[in-house]
Amino acid sequence: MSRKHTHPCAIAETLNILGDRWSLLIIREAFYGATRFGEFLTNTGISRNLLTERLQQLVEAGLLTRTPYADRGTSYVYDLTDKGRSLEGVMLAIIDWGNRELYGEGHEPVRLVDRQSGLALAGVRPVDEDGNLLEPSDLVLELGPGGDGRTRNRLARAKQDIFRASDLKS
Amino acid sequence: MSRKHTHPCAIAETLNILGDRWSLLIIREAFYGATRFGEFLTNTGISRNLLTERLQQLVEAGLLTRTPYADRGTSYVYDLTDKGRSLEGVMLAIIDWGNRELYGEGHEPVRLVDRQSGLALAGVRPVDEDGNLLEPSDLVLELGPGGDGRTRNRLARAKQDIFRASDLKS
DNA sequence: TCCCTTTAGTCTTTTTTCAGGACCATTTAA
DNA sequence: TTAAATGGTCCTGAAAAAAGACTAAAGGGA
Repeated sequence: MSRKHTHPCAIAETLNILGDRWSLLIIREAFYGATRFGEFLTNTGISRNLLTERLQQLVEAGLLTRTPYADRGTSYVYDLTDKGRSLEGVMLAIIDWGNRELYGEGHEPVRLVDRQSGLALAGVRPVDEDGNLLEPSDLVLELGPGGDGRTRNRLARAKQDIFRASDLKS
Repeated sequence: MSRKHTHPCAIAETLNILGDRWSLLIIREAFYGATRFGEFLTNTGISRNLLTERLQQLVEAGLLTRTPYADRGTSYVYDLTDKGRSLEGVMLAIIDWGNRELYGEGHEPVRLVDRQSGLALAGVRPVDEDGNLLEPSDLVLELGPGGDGRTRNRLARAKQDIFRASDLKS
């Protein structure tokens, strides 16, 4: 196995970009407003050489841009691109899962709250194109145009109710 | 830096469990129905020693259980726990993002479709405790009970509209 | 003009992890 | 009684990460 996943799978491809201990922390900092090399460095705790490399990879992947900070010495600004900002759903899902399952109610380091209602985020849910909420247990996996024979076999073996949450115990 | 993130952050803690190239692929396989060592081995392409180690870590983290496969030789079954299944939101968000941003319409290896309506998944959205859809741009980050001084500082520096998608370019 | 500081890196060394394959132990099937 | 299946362990070389020293470019102040 080389260092990149090669089979056609959205998760595997995502891991090729974000599948290490640091990349998603850098993206987190970008969402939190960091833009400078030094900010990412001190806020994540990554080492300088790795930060240089990861930032390059994230720029190359199209999640960040790197632009000279006008007039100000040897100085650059890293900004999220639209593609980078489109990770918001992933970020929300992970923050919510970590809060709920790793910290637990009353121990969350950071809470997500709706500005309008003041209510806490209760989770992240799938919606269809008309904006209707879907039940995860109603979702099925279908072979897409980018799938191959192995994808087909994998889906054939998969139980059809993939996302049934914790309904087994009841 | 040691090998674990230590500051209080749901993303960092999640990365301590899933922040490598393989763990989430193992979880994917578990969602797809894999339960045996050999299945994870051939379906992901991981090497045997790493699979052994990762499965142990995932069991230890409470995402999988390992039970002897009754009567059948030196054979074990790995099953998702409720905690593991609760990653479904994260899985959906990543599959959706990868399909959309890395493959693009018409090239998805696997599609998520609602069994009832036949409509494709359009995304993953935050909801509040009453089941109401929230606008990501309305979400704000608040210091939670598990946060510390550094968390407070980070939030203070953060722009308040964290999840504003791609509204900057207009 | 000559430092001094800031910023964003690069380079080098040591440590850790990964990849790949050989080997092993237990049980069942032929 | 031997062979296959399963689920590992162990070893080695390669790659990547961690940590810190060093560097280059630019601006500001004396």
